[in-house]
Amino acid sequence: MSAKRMTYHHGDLRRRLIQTAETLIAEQGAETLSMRNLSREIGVSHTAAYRHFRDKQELLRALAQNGFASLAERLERLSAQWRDNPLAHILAQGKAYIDFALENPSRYRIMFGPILIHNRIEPEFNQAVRMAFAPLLSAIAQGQQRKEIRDGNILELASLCWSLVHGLSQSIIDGQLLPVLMDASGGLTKKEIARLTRLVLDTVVSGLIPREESISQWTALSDVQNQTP
Amino acid sequence: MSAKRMTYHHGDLRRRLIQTAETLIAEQGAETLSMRNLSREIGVSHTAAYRHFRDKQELLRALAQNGFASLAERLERLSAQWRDNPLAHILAQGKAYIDFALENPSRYRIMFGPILIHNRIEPEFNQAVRMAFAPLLSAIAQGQQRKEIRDGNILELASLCWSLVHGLSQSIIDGQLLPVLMDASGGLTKKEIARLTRLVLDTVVSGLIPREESISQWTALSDVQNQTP
DNA sequence: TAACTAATGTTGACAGTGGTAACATAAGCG
DNA sequence: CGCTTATGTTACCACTGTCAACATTAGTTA
Repeated sequence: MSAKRMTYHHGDLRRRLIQTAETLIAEQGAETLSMRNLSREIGVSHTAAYRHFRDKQELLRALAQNGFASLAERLERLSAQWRDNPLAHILAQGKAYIDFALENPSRYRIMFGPILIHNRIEPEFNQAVRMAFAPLLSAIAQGQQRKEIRDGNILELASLCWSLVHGLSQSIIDGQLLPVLMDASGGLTKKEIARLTRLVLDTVVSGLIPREESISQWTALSDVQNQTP
Repeated sequence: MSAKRMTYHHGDLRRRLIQTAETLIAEQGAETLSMRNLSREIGVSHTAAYRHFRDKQELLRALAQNGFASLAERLERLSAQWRDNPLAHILAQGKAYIDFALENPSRYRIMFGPILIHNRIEPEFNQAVRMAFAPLLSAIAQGQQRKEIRDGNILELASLCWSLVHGLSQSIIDGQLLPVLMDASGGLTKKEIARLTRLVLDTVVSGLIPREESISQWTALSDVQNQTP
């Protein structure tokens, strides 16, 4: 503890709250995080945080926003080295995304978990989300220009990529589906994760490249499925 | 209120708790569900539930298990009519799965949400999960036998399907990604949902059918991605 | 039928939580 | 200096999950 914290006014509390909350969450998960808990850890009264965040929700939103910023930075770092190969760029982003999720599971859960539901979300927050997905969107656009990626709404194609990569991440992180189906009650091995990642990224590609006849014959079928509610 | 509830012993409390919890969750979401809340609704003391569930977690687990059973029943219903067309069968299951999620968002969140983390899960529960995914697994196996589905570990292919379909469901339910990227702050329209569903189901197919040359050339690339940590 | 046991429901307490209101201290600024 | 505003504290409220002790009933057995 440095001596400069003995003053009445903390001076840096907002940043400190976010930072401490992040380490607490990384260590013990998000469930046990409480305002009082957090304030106690910092050594400040249990309502001090309310001078900086309207609610707990707003604190969590700030954490999520931070997470998106950090993810954005990570993904943006890839853009330079894959500038001339959009499909490979997208794969690299997928890999980086999954890595991010596996390295920061609790953080990831806050970003995409149901915590932020029923919460009109600030423009700042939405902006952070958009920044995180900008590299994917531009890679798709670039791929379409080069005819390496099929035509179609970019946002839809992007959310297709995200669904795949998010589904895998969440499944591994929360040990929800796969470990149950397989009998890996202790989570998956690195080898299994690597195999699944490859499979998912393969599928991202086959979902993005221009369609073959052998695929198109099936789309009519999925059409039928869509029209029978 | 029927008069038969005036006795000291309720006689049917466990079922009643689960059932009431489900309607409460469907109406107000899972966040506001509390043991006391629930007991009050039924008209019973706030600790009565603890004679039937060790803790709240166990109640939630029972709800999730119920959800899986209900999902299983829904998916199983499809098996008869698609017995001779495994790929179409899988598409039908995907559609039914998404419908299930969209019709019961809160329930779906409990089934796959982070609530059940850090919780050694009962064999009964795992069994329910397996039952829900049995139709998918057997359809994949059947498709492989007929050479309509590519070779590969069935569980891996199944989780590929699940990732896609789950990612879409969650995205729509929680309004997390898509509505932010698009500017649909009020959620997606039915038309948009239908388009996305079709896209996702298309991709399920292209992820399952035997590979074309044009796809295989990319798999080496995703290999490279996997091996650079 | 009477008595004993197990199952089920109730009461009352405890610590912990998010949040508000009233107050205290300090920083910034004229 | 004195005023305003930002920031932090204290005391309180209603609420939550859970436990221990007690009450009531159902089921079983002598």
